[in-house]
Amino acid sequence: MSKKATATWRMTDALAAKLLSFEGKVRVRRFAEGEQLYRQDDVSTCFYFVKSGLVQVSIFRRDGTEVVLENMGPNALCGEGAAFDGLPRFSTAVAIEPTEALEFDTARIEPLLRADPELALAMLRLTSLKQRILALRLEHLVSNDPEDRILELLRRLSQMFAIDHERGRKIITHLTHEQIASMTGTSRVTVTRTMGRLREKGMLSSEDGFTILANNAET
Amino acid sequence: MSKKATATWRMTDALAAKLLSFEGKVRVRRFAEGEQLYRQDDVSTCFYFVKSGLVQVSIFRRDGTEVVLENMGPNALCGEGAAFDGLPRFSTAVAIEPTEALEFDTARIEPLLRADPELALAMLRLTSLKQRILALRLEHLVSNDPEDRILELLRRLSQMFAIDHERGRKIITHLTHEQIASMTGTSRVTVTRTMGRLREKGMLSSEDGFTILANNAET
DNA sequence: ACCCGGCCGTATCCGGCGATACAGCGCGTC
DNA sequence: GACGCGCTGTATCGCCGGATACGGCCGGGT
Repeated sequence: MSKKATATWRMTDALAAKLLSFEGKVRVRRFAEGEQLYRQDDVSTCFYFVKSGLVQVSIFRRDGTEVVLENMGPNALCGEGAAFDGLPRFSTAVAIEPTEALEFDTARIEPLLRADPELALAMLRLTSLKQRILALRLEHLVSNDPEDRILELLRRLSQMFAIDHERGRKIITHLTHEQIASMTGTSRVTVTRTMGRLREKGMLSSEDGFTILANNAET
Repeated sequence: MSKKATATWRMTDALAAKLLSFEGKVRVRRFAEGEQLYRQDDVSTCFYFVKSGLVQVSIFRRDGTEVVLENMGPNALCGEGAAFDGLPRFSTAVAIEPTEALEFDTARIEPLLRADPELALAMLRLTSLKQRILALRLEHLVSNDPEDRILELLRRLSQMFAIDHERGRKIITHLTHEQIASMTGTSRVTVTRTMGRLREKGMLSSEDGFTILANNAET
């Protein structure tokens, strides 16, 4: 699908280190490109810490459309939602690059939590972060203004992956308009239109394929 | 604002029992109607288990509009998101009825987790459930079809609060069209229009003020 | 009985998004 | 170099949701 890194999520290094410290105590699994880590509606108690590679997490709606939740790159966790509450998975995770991941099993996690209470805290911090991200996405999705929806995504990416630049923050991750569309619930055409408008307003520019979000576009 | 119970969220009894067992070990706080438990942008490490009363959790957008996340009734938890990740609160919680709540403090929770690993599991199950609910709301919010958005809300309420009825599931919680609008990101008028359409299609009916969701409206 | 405020229903109008179609463009492949 | 494919930029059109306005209904308060 792509050879560029296009992750849209990652955690702080401290949390990642905590989870990585379990290497050796849990299974390491490798997934080929196109292989699924888990599939919507399945029941499973496993969740995954991505060591390397890239995993796309999305929800397939009944009408066939796909909502991309995140692209999980190195140091991201996925699948813990359904692993803990025991209900069928609400999303599908597919490796879109060869991926190496630690596989945790909630059915066997209680001893780990008992032995290492910090793990519990780390997990709680992490799920809390996800909750925050989801809530913020919700906040902007209720708006039907595509400008709003798209800016929210760009700001998030800017916080996670951007580097400073004279014109703002340069976002070192490339998403096609179509991917942005499926993450923001708009059409591909509208993404193009809207980003054009933002460019005219001076809130956006680009350089060698990357998007630069002007600082005045924050908030 | 209302004297009817209008909760939109609750957890399983097992989880509630676990949290209730900490009564005595943590502070109990009472909030008057209209009083805030916490406010957007504040930094705090506390979260709350609602024992009785009703708490509205919402996000105020920069343009002044309010997005209602949930109405937390008895046996609901709120505020744990920002309490664990340490960032400013992303939502505001207001008691819309006199409310009694247990106040947990994440800064003092490590000993509790250490002493009782089941608490960690319970919290993780709970945040996972919230993650699921948020993700499902997201799934339907990306759709711009108000029918889709509103049905998702009704189905959720139906699972949480409804009782069986000859015409489907009777939802024992009353929301005004305006509240539904602010939870689904549509306008009040559209809620009226859409619910009228659903009624015509036979997916909805009502009885003494409560909404009945026909069983064929599931899925 | 009267008024008033909140909520529901409905009409009109306008703007903008989705669907669709097509044209240029960069890039990799053969 | 020629081709093809995927991505971006635009145009047109139809539709539908938001804004706004207004009327009816019900319930509570005085």
